[in-house]
Amino acid sequence: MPNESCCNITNTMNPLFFKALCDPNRIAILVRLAQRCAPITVTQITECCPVDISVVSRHLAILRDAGVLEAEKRGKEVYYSLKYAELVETLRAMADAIENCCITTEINHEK
Amino acid sequence: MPNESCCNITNTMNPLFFKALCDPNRIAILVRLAQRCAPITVTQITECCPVDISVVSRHLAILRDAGVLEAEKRGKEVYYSLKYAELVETLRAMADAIENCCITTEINHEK
DNA sequence: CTTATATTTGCACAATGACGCAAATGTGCA
DNA sequence: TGCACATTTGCGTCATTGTGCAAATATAAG
Repeated sequence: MPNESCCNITNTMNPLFFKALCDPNRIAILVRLAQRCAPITVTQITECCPVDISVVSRHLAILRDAGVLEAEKRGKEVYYSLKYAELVETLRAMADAIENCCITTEINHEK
Repeated sequence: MPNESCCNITNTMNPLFFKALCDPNRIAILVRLAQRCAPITVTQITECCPVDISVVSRHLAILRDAGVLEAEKRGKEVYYSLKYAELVETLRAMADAIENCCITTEINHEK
């Protein structure tokens, strides 16, 4: 009865990933980094949204811990960049997992 | 300086979508529905996780409002099903938006 | 009409999260 | 060494969220 092809969904659809992206300001940060697609500093990122820089710093840490961003320290400043290839791959893997699971499930139901 | 190709990210990466999927029990519900890929009742869905059925009902409402699930009332029971084609499309659209934005941004930086 | 079953909703409570401010830390420069 | 700047962290506050229980609603069956 349980469909083996669906195991991938459980592995791929990590709630922690979605949790990292469920805040409007974190999405704004992500958009700002995508518009540059080059490492920029915390101060530069702060232009994305009208919150204290300390708040942005915390959001950046959350996104970094979730594997969405990368941080590199250069002297006084920390340069953050979007790990866009990994992010794209993660989203596509989720789409594939759902698709495979549902298609094979439907086939199983037919027979 | 701002990259027009990145507008799609803002439109596509909706924080409310991620919010709907950021809870472990809601992912468990989604997995359970994917394993069936056919409408099943609230009582059947409740097997996904050790919480009260009222909690499951609330999670289902959240997922439905986010466009992830569909509800259909048949007599006493409500059958929920995964809108898997739409979900897959949403995830792929996000991946495409990020990819397009970052690729064109990199090209802009090179010239 | 009454009863049993399925689902949703009201309510209270504990846990979590986002936020601003101030202080701490780290680093470069005079 | 002292100062200025960039970033992070501690802390208190307020709002949101997940949860269980009980009650309300909806519908089928006797």
